[in-house]
Amino acid sequence: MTLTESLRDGNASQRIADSLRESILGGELSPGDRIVQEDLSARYGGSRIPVREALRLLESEGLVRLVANTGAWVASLTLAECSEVYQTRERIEPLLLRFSAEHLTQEQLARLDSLAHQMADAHGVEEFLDLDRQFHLGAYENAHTHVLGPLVTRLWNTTQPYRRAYTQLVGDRNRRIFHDEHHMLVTALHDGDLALAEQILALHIRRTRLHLERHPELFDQAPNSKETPA
Amino acid sequence: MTLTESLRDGNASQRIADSLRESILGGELSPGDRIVQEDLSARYGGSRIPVREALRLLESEGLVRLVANTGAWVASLTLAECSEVYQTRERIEPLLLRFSAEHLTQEQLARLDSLAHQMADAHGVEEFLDLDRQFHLGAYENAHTHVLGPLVTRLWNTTQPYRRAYTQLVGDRNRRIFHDEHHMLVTALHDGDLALAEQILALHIRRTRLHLERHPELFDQAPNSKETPA
DNA sequence: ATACCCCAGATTGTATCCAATGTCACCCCA
DNA sequence: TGGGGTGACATTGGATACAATCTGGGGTAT
Repeated sequence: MTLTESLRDGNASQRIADSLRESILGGELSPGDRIVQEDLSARYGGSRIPVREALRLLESEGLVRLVANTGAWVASLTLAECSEVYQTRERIEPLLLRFSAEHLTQEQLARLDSLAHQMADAHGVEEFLDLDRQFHLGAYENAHTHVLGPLVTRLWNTTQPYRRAYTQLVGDRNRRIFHDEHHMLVTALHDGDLALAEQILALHIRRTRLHLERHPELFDQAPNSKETPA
Repeated sequence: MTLTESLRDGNASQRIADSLRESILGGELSPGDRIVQEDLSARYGGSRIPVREALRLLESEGLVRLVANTGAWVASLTLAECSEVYQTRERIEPLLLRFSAEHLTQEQLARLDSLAHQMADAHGVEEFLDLDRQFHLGAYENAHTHVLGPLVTRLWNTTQPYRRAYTQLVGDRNRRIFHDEHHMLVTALHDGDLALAEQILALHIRRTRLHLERHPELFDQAPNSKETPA
């Protein structure tokens, strides 16, 4: 079964989209970078058709910006937009946590605790970012949602480049409160105090947002033409 | 300028997606209906390429369900999924209202009030649904958001077929409380009492959800294979 | 009678080719 | 010397043709 994994779903566009998404989330591509269809089709050994569908998919996820007859770029966010995403997360991630918490096993709680500890010793920006993501999304693992879970993942993805830039900028400063909040969250979950866990999570996201907002220089300054259709 | 309107954005896929979206929201297509690429390409006089991109777009909006090498269907929701959407709305629409409220003009408030009144005399299901949608989305008109606004529109769209089915089912019953809540919201906005407005909106969405949940027969019963990637 | 298998038709996925559009550099002119 | 226009090039959008895959019905064996 592992042989067919390379062509999972049976379509190439999914594979290309997955690979491109990883490149963006991993920082190999940065906001504003131009994406040329033919480069991708050459890289993946196919035609431009699946590439185009992959780009459409990533655009709908907010990772790519398409302009008709012109081209594609890795999506960038203004500070206002990033703040918007964080305020949205502040409202919905506690709900997702609620869905998940009632099904979390002791093993999963132990893993969250382990991740929270590992982050204290994390060397380098990438390891820190990865552990943070694993911690939060891991807490939602048992939510079994079809809408909210993917939505939260999407919000994490679109802001990932800016979390990276921020983490690189501030280094180890302010990291203590970050760890403390994670441990408080684990404790609240362990105690079964869901109301407290929700509050801690909301405050954690809120504080992170306020810290991000202190560094407007990290963000896109001039939003060219980003209409909101609705 | 109106001549070029038919090919707006310069790409056909957008036009096809818009048309198909209208068909789904308008009830011409129902959840579970099969969508065949060639039918659409014949209907719009093009090839299947833009049709495929349109279907991908609508899939990402949650209006269409694609299965590789098999086909496309108008998306359906289980009761649990619909409930999830409403609980999400309950958390984020008050936030969107907050963004919008600070910029709402007197004219816009008057229009909301007018819409709330018109709904009392609405004849037929379609007019009622349309006015309700105009009322709520109209309240968010001045939010000037790039993430939250489109997200809320998307959540409205995916649940539209079930609002229609519910409205057809219950007729005029329970409609009084509906109107009362709308008028209370307008009053709170008029008074500048944003905290109250947010609460009324959340309770309005919550009560609607609870009413919907009384009719599980309206929803998809057996969710075939809807994996949540994250 | 029923369960399974297999093949034909229908439908989707992809490649290649051509058209349409935007970009950019160069040139002309004031 | 600077600004505007124009043309060639690069890139994207779309159509046609072909390959791959799934579905469903009919036949066969148990």
